[in-house]
Formats: sequence, structure tokens, C-alpha cells
Amino acid sequence: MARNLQQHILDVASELFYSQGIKTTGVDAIVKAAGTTKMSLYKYFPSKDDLVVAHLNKSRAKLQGIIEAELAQATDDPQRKLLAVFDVFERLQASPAFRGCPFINASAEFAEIGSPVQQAAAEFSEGFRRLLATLAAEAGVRDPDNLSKHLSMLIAGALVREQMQRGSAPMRAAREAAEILIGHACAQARAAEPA
Amino acid sequence: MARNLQQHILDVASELFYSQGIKTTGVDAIVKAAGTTKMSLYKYFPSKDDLVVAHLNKSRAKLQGIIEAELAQATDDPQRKLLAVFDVFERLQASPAFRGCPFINASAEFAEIGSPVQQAAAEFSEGFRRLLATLAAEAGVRDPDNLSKHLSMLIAGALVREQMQRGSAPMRAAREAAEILIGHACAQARAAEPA
DNA sequence: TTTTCAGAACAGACCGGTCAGTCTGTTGCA
DNA sequence: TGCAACAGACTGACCGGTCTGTTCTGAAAA
Repeated sequence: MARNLQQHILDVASELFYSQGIKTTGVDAIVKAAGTTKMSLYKYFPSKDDLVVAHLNKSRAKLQGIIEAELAQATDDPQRKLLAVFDVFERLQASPAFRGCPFINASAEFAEIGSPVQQAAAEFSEGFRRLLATLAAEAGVRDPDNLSKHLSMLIAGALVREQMQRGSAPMRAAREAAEILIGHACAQARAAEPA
Repeated sequence: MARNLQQHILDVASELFYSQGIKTTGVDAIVKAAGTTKMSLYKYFPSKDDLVVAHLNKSRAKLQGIIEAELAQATDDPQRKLLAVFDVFERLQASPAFRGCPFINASAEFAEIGSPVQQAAAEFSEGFRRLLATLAAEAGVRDPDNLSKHLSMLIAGALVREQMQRGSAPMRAAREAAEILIGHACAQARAAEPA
């Protein structure tokens, strides 16, 4: 296993944290599922909290990869790229393993303000919004920051809605709303600076 | 205390559940904070799960009351009423005690599908959307169900965003997006059925 | 090629604390 | 007298985390 063991433990822990919840998942369960021992786990992750933070970092990296891959194969039309983000999440939601957003869930489970978990969630939230703002700026809308807030809230809302009401497929509705908002923002930009 | 004791225990438990998280809050902590005993708590609530469900029911009733009060004193303009819902949440978010939506948080903490907690969260989510749909229908929009989904997702998204990034005041941005979407839906209705 | 040895991983008992929930007994009020 | 509430010890399970000791492996040394 060598250096792989650390990754293996993290993979197993991440899956359990996501599917069952973080507080619900005990260290013993992780150790058992990973087929390893507590000593090995605590060698690589000094505490459960460290493991949780690693889980969030892993989730962020994974999601970033998925989104970048989708954007890379999307058309160059910036508006399409914005909508492609919704398509990514729609696909993720369709999986039976879907259990909401890891960061929203972690934020709900760890109430203590300023905790590393809350901090990681905040950083992801802001980073994701900035990604949308970049795409919105490329689309040439009037106020990219504002539109990015609108769109990120639509996505977050759709994620929690599907989590609470499985099968309601809200990401498609969120995408429709996004189209309206993007169209509006583009129209505003055109009106403000006519050729 | 008499019959009041049950209510008192629920009040204290509800506050702790909301502020600290449900799994984090032990029965002993509730008993101590309420100044009562375990025997009394378990007399009125046979299990902690029952107490959690009661907490959610209480939260639903409380929120319904707040929204109804706001709608009652809002103008008769149906569009204003829709926006007044956003004002309610903006006020709630401004409180330092704000810690997100009790139902979203509970849904994140209790992963088991079909559990009473998940069920209560689903019912609330759908009930809230229906309220928005009713208001949207009164506003005479083309597809009230669709608009209600959009607006409920904006609100949910703003709630989790404020939870993860305190002080980012996203409900105002959500309200702006709502105005655009409402305007769009009304314009569609006018276009579909011209005088 | 065989021996040796260090580090990595396994195995599992163990710690104090907390969990939800139960039990016995006492106090106080109507 | 009877019921509601208090008081608090108690159970068994589980929590995160530590500790001792064994087994495995792979590379250096002979």
C-alpha cells in the first residue's frame, strides 16, 4: 500500500462522510471499511477533524475537475458555458448516490463559527461564485458579480431541494431560471452600451 | 409547570437544536438547560427522535406565523406579496442567531432516506413551494408552479449562502433576481393573453 | 543468495468521556 | 392520597484517541 494507503483511507472516509453524514460516521467504521487499523489512520490524519478537512478538499478538487472537463468540451459561447455548469450538477443529482452538496452538509453539521470546516465551506462557496463571475464576465454581462450570486444561489437551492425532495429534478428548473437571468443581464449590457 | 413543562422542554430543545446542531446536542444538555429531569423529558417525548420531529413542527409553525403576519400587512399587490417573503427571510438572516434553515440543516444531519426527519423536511419544502405557487397564481403569472420553484430555490440558496458566508447578505440579491423572474413571468402572461 | 534489520502496517485491548435511555426513590403540591 | 416533577445513579453502547505488541516486506549487508 505504501503511500497509497493514505489516499485509500481518504477515499473510503470521504465516501462514508458523504453518504452517511460526518458526525454519524465513526472512526472505527472508516477503519473497518478501509480494511486498515486505527494506528494507520491516525498516522496520516492526526485527528478526525483533519480527515474531515481532507475530505472537503478532496470534494472540492473532484468537483473542480468535473466542471473544468465539462467547460473544456463546451462550445466557446460564454453563455453556454454558464449553462453547462447547471448541466454538470443535473448529472450529479441524477446519481442514486447523490446526497446533496458536501459543503452545505458539512456546514450544517458543524455549527461552530470559525471552525476549519466552516472555513473550508466558506472558501468553496466563494470560489465557486467567483468561477461563475468569471464566466459571466466573459459573457459580457453588465454586472458579473451580481449575476454570479444569482446563479450560485439557484444552484445551491436546487441542490438542497433535490436533497429534501428526491426526484423533483429541480436543476432543470434552475437552469431555466438561469437562462432568464442571463438573458436579462445580457440585454441590460446591450442597452447600456449600444453600438 | 404542569402542561407548560412539555412546551418549555420543546422550546429549549428547539433553540439548542437550531443553534448547535441536532446530533451535537445531547439529551442531558437539553435537560440541564431546561432545568428539568430526564424522566420528565422522556415522559413527554418518548425518544430524542420524537423531540427532533416536534422541533421541526414547531419551526414550521413559527415560520408560517411570521410569513402570514408579513403577508397580512403587505399591500394587496400579489407581486409585492411574493417579494415580501424575501423580506421576511432577509430580516431573519440579519439576526445574529441565524444559523441557516432548520429543515435544510436537519436534512443534512439525518441522511437516512425515509426517516421521519427527512419526511418532515420534504413536507416543509413542498408546502413552502406551494405557498409561493399560490401567491404566484394570484399574481396571474403564466406558470405559477414553475415560478414558485425558481423563487423557492433562490431563497434556499440565499439561506445556505448566508450560513456558509456570514455577512454576505445574499437575500437582497436573491430578491433582485426574483424581481426579474417575476417580471419575466408576468410579461409572458401578458404576451400569451393580450387584451 | 541468503541474512538481517528497519519501517510500515496489522491486531486488538484499552482509556475516559459521552451517548440515549431506564430505574429507584424523594419531594411538593392539590 | 395521588400525581407530577425532581434527583441522580445506572446501563450498555459507542465515541475519538492511545498503547503494546506482532507480522509483513523490501532493501541493504554479508
